[in-house]
Amino acid sequence: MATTDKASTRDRLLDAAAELFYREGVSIGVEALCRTAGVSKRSMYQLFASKDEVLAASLERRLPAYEARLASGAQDAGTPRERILHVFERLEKASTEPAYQGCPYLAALVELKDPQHPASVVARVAKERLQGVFRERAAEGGARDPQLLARQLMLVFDGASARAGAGIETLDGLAVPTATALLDAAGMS
Amino acid sequence: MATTDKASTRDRLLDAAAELFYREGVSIGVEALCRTAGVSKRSMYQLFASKDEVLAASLERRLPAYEARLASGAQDAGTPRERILHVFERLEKASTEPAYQGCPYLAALVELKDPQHPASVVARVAKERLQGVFRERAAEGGARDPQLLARQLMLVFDGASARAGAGIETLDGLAVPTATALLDAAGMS
DNA sequence: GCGGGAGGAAACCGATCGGTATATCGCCTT
DNA sequence: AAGGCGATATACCGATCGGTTTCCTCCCGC
Repeated sequence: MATTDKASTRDRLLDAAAELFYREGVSIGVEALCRTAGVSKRSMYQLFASKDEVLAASLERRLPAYEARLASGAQDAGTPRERILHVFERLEKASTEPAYQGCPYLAALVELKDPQHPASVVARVAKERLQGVFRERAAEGGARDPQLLARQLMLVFDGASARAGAGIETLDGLAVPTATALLDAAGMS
Repeated sequence: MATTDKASTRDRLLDAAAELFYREGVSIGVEALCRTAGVSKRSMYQLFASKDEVLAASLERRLPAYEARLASGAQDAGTPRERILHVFERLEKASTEPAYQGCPYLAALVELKDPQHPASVVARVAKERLQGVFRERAAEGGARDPQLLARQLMLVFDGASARAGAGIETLDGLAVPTATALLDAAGMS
């Protein structure tokens, strides 16, 4: 069935796109992208209207895996406080990988300064979802102002991922204590 | 005197470069850069070896003004705590400007993923200097671990500037309370 | 076996990339 | 007034940009 071939071509393209955009930045060319994906430009432009749409789709495709990685194991176990701190533990751990370049969604927003860009829209959704998770846990844990705490945690999360990705910080023993201080200040269990 | 002309050409070029790189990103072309600066490519390549050097020099040139902006007024007045919080007040204020795109040094590090890039070196210096200021104030204020507190404050600073620059956060009433919580947790006066 | 559609390779499009070379102009010095 | 230097404008270089098109091959159902 033709659908199978088409889907696998699409998958190969989006996987290569996600990796290349992350490693080299959004300015990577269509030529290089298709070459490493093993997909012809013709096929790419049959599946997507433009390079921008490929970038947006590759970010969207990675979102479930990205969120699962931050949750990992213990999805529903532990107190709300533990579940929040777990995210920062995962961040600290991810940042030790040699290829770590920071959160790909924040990087996309910074590199594409245009908020209208289709990839920027996807990136904003990713960021809002994480903030929403923080807010829910904060509310469950009895934080004084769950929304404020969630915003504060996002500052730490994005600052940490950006600095680690830029190679100017090693989060070892930094992200978790910082988040802890904010949880305490918010009066969370 | 010829020196004057040369300096003004250089200044015009670096000023335009700083503004364009900040607004459009590091991928702005040499052609467009020289056009808006009113400088010929020939002159540019006599003053600098490459576009990369122009970028690095433009970041370096803006550093004193950038630091002065974060300090503003009250350079030596106030308690160490007040002086730290003052930086976050300035950040909150700067982020309200419509053209705000976040800290240009962090943006450069994120966009140029190469840590060897001459502009990345300058950007790292800028970040280290701010962290050094935080550390000194933290020590003066009797923080338990001045270096740890300085790193935590940098997380908040960079997270806040990146998110505000990306247009996904308005720092209003966020950056200062977050920094305050960390100062309190560090046991600082 | 044969027709047809999908997909790949590659040429091609105009534009722009970073960088260089040429030729001329204007100003300062002597 | 003459010379020289700094600056400009402009054309040019090969490469690459995002995107389109042509051609050809391979594989599928009939």
